[in-house]
Amino acid sequence: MPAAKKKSPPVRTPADKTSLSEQAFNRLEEMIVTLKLPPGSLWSEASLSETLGIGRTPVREAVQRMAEFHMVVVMRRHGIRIAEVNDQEQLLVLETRRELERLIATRAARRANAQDKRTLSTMAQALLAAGTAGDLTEMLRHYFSAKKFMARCAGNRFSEQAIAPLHTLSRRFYFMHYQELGDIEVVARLHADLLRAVATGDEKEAAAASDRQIDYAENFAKRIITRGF
Amino acid sequence: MPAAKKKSPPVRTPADKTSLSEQAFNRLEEMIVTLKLPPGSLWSEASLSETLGIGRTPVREAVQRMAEFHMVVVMRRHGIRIAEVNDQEQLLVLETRRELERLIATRAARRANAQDKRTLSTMAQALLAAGTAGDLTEMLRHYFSAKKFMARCAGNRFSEQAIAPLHTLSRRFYFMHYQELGDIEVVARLHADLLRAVATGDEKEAAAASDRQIDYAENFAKRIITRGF
DNA sequence: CGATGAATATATTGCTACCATATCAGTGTG
DNA sequence: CACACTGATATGGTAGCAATATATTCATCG
Repeated sequence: MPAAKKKSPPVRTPADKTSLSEQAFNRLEEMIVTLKLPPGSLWSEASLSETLGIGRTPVREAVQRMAEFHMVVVMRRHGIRIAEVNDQEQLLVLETRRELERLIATRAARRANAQDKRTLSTMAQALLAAGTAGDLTEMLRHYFSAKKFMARCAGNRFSEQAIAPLHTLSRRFYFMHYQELGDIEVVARLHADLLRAVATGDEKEAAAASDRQIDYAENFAKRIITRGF
Repeated sequence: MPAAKKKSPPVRTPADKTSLSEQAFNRLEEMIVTLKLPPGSLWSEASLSETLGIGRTPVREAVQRMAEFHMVVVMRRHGIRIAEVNDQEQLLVLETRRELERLIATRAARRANAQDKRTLSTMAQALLAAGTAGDLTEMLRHYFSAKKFMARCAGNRFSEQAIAPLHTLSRRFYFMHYQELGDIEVVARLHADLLRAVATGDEKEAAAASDRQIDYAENFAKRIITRGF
């Protein structure tokens, strides 16, 4: 625990906005997505608490939110299992994402303001750059931060909230498998097309681009599933 | 604090499967939907804890889950505000529901087994009965329990999880406004049509029935919004 | 005298430490 | 080999402290 410097009056947390629970959630989410916490591994609240250097209660709250999103499974009085990556289930994730992504794409195309659209264009370029550079990690970062921003542009916090956990699950799936089969450049181009359609306000094209992207993802997941046969 | 009756040995919870957090969540959800906790009212963890007769920690966890679903707003170190019923936002809820409901309807029509289909038919009849009887509360209960069951039949826990909080919000909206404008019998019939389409496994008709239902709900919400003018 | 602003008081959540109970692995025995 | 027992360990839940946001009081000034 860092000793509080007394240079200022007792109030020393001027810009503390995120609670420890939130920090714990974000850090655990990142560790799960990047496989630092391997799928299927077993942990305890205490061990995660020690790993993060955060008290057990905030960690517990974060874990419960993650259980809600199917990222972990809390086994009563036994431990916390990091959710397995079930390839079949990824198809169900995509089935749900398809509808929500299309909704968000059309509404973002309809409701984004000029500033939003400029940001979307910039994001499309950054994504393409990462794609041609072949940088997987960077591409995925841009991919999902663009998805998050687009969901915000759509002006519907309910769909935004509904899709967030699905993005987390997909992000881990991609992180796990793109090294095997993925074509980084194609993914980047498909997503950039979507971003540009949204930026030009073309709802129909945005919907079509969204569907094409999910088509690719579904095909990819199916290839993964039949990989071993 | 209610003193624990010592009539039985220390172990008195043989078949307790639901945690206190879950109980707190369910009871608070019901109180919010039925307006026992008025929209906009301010509460504290302690006061809710006392109201429910459940400790502060389980109540706190339940409240945090509800905040996630936009049912309450936690104001840091100030209190817990029951979410206002914002009529405009109800349109956004329906915008999201439209896509998820259609997905669930088609997939339920595709994946429901024989036993499921019999249950769905039974539910359709019960719903119609409550509709012709004009019993609002009973009709809403059947309405949402059927929705929940249908989401389960769809065999996609991600869409099931995504739509659950939207149903809660809609349920409160209906509970609040149907006394003013709603036509209970029409709603019951529209939903019964959907249930029967699912029960017969007709995906196209299920999708159409789902959309018709959301059309009605949207029209209803718009009437509410322009009510005062 | 009214208005304004600072000091104080109160109430609320964030978090820690601790206890109780349930689950599971391992072990010994019939 | 099956099964009961036991110990270790995990989460579920309680009690209480600390930090802080808001409301209140009161002094001060125009």
